[in-house]
Amino acid sequence: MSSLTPTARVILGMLKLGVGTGYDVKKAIDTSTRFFWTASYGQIYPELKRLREAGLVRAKDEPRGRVKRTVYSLTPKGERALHEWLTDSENVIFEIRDEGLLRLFFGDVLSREEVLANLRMQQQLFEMVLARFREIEVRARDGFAEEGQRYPYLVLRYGIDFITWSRDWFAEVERRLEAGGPLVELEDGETGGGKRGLVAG
Amino acid sequence: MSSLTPTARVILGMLKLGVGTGYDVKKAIDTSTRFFWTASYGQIYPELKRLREAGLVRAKDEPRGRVKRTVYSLTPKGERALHEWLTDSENVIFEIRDEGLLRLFFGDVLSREEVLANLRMQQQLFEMVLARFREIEVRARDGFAEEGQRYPYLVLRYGIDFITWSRDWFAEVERRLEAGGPLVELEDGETGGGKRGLVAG
DNA sequence: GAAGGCATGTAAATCGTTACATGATTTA
DNA sequence: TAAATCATGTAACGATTTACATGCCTTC
Repeated sequence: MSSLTPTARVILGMLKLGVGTGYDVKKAIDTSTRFFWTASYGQIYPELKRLREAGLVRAKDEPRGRVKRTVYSLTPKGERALHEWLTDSENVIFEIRDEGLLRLFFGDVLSREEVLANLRMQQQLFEMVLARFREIEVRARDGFAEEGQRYPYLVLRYGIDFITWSRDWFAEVERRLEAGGPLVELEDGETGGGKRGLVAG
Repeated sequence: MSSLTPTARVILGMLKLGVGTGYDVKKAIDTSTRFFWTASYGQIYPELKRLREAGLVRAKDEPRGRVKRTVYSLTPKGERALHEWLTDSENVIFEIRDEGLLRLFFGDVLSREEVLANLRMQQQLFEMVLARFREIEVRARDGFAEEGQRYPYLVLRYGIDFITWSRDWFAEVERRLEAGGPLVELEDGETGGGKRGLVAG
């Protein structure tokens, strides 16, 4: 079982990938894991301090000119902790958080037009995120051939594929709602008629 | 701009869908929004209290036998707040949290075999979640025909479709990694060769 | 009569964001 | 010379989990 805090996980990983300062950890997160894992300075710097006190990272002063600058790297203990977390098969959980889905969930509370507006807004949001990802993707492709940086690119591709899929799913629902037909088709014979809903009945 | 706390959003929505007690709000969350939006008793009860003090919900004592029981419902002010949040087009953001992706992101730190093990584990996890969803789906289908409960079912279908898609995506990566070929195919001519990776270069 | 579900809550700890403060260096 | 970027940090607040405490009611 990994005892690393969520923030420690990204930090150790980023340090292992060659990122040095707290500032750079934040930048790396913002340009790569941001869409599925974030962290703020308010977490990063205190966590670096804790990791150091716990002996998982070491700090070295490497000022740039007169700007003080602390470069961190993994200790053997830190390497072990990172590896342990990454190969831990016990504590794999599935949990995401998505406010757009929560809005859709409560669609029955809204008018048809309001739901349609939300569906369109959601798709626009996806398009914006896609545009950003594609920009990053072009720049990231260079680093792809370089050994030791294949997976960040792979995950970026996951992001692009996932958002494309999700956008299309929302588009399909929009189409159905516009057409006035059923929102989803039921595969088996059962067309309902019972009394209990998903939530309250 | 909606000033509701994240927990207030689910609570108001659930109350609107006919859920009455704090206990039932929790149960409704656990059996429906759980995979993209959770809340614990430690949030729900204090939040219900705050919402009441703010005049968004009203409470009524409806004991069941000798078991004290408080049933909540929306006030007009609460209705307005819920509607405002659901139709707010300003504050739509895209942010999810997924530890599986973070593990994949750091795949370069692991051996091929270790990554393969993670990919397989992830797919097994997806299968387990899918199995649970399909169970719920069968029960939920009944409520589908019932007017006023269409969207919870729709979102459940999103969950099933998304996890199916995701499982297949992971399976494809596993296949490629086993085959020893490239993890992703590059669409344009660019095959890389530059110096900068996504993270540190 | 034990187990499990119904029902409500609190305390402590942890996790995370936002806003602020500071100051050097680099680039337009 | 103004703006952006590099760099480090803290304080206040807000969000969330976990563990505990209590007691009735229903089912096996």
